[in-house]
Amino acid sequence: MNNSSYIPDCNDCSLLYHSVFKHLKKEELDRVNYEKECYSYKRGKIIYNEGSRINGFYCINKGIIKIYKTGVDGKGQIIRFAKRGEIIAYRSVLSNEVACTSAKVIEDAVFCFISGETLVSLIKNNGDFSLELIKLICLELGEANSYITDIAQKTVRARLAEILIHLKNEFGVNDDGVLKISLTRQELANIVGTATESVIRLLSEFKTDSLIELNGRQIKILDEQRLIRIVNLF
Amino acid sequence: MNNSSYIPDCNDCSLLYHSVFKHLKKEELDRVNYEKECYSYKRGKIIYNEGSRINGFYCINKGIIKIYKTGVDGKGQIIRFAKRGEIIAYRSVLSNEVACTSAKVIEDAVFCFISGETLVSLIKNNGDFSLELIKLICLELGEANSYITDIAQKTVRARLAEILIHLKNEFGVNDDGVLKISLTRQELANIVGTATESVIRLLSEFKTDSLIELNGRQIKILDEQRLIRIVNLF
DNA sequence: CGTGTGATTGACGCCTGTCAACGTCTGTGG
DNA sequence: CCACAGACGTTGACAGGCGTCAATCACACG
Repeated sequence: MNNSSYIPDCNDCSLLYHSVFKHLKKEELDRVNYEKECYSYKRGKIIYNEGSRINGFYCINKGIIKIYKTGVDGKGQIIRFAKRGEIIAYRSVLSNEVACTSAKVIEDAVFCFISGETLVSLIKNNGDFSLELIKLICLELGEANSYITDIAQKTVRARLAEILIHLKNEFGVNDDGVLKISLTRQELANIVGTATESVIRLLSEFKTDSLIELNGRQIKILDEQRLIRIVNLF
Repeated sequence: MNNSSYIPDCNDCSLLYHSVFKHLKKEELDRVNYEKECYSYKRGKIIYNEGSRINGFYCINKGIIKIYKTGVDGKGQIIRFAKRGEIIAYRSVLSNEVACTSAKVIEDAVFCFISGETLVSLIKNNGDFSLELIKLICLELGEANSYITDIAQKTVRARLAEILIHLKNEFGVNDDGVLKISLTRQELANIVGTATESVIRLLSEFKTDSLIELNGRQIKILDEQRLIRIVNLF
């Protein structure tokens, strides 16, 4: 099945973008490339929902996906983002549980679906791939642990400053210095774990203090050093 | 090297307690069993420190270990506990980074050290083991993600109630209904992500409301249903 | 018996969430 | 072309949860 205007070639993903597939043997990659189903989704479209059973995982070829949980009172909590070369939903398949997160496109995306059996088969038969995948998951786990400490101990102000820097590092900036990723105030709040109003107020403060420049959803970091100082403040 | 009064046999760990090693072949397990170094630590002793380089991982044979990060102002954040049959420190070895957490014994423990090379070798050569290990890490990742949502959205009160129930489920209760795991107020605070005084005040409240019974560090859950209601309150 | 660690309680204040009102922008349909 | 709805952004008022500081108590241990 194919839902995409063009079909990405796995060789691009794996070789050019250092994805987890870089250790696959030629025939394994061919199998993945042959078997995969491709999709092209616009911003706002949901890839999978919390609680649903997924029998495979997705590899992002283009765009940005937000992975989030729905918590108390329906409020969302963004766990992480996924972009080109990264994989999502592997956790549910491997631990054989229903999805514990939802995934929504926030920047028009192209991505491929690969079955869980294929993933398990690759893990069982290719030790280098296994090791690479484990490293990847361990990395994600380490980040999650750091975030727990942050969110439990730092003020909303510090966390927001941290997120801005993090977004710059992960997604980069345009020629004019504006963060490439575009998020609503509510989405920012759902990363930081606070109320939309708080994000707005703090962004305004940052602007007043000449730390950032605001133009709607466009955010430009003016003084990264002072922002970092805020992150480490307590 | 051996620091322990007795040397645990890996066959006990793996077969009796469903550890991640259950899929090892006889000769692999023998290798681990032969190579491992055993230690016996009392409460309070540190197994490894955040920032140190570890070239192996530990398998817990007895006791309870707390895994924690040191955050803002030296305040600790407990990430998880490890008990019999569980493994710790594998993340650092596999992602080839320095440890991002510290590990301290909170109930007299016996545990074994196994080198990172052995772990990598097992992963590369035994697909079933790899898969099992991945499932384990995915489980931990899922829990971390849930905790991020909790800590970001729930009140301290709800989180404390949740932790009490969690501790009961993970470590069980004695014949008299008292939680088996014994924690200081500060340790409880470091799980929940709050101040020691807040934990004390809330525990007192719970006691006043006949939800729990307190006797120093001994905590007995009297009304689990109402505690659960507090968890889901908002 | 002095010392130290942990537990408790009270006072105080600020950060932050909630509620409400209003402005802005975009797309849609008449 | 305009009216309208709906999503998003902004600002102000307000209360209360929770962190911080400080003093005191309890208990174990050398």
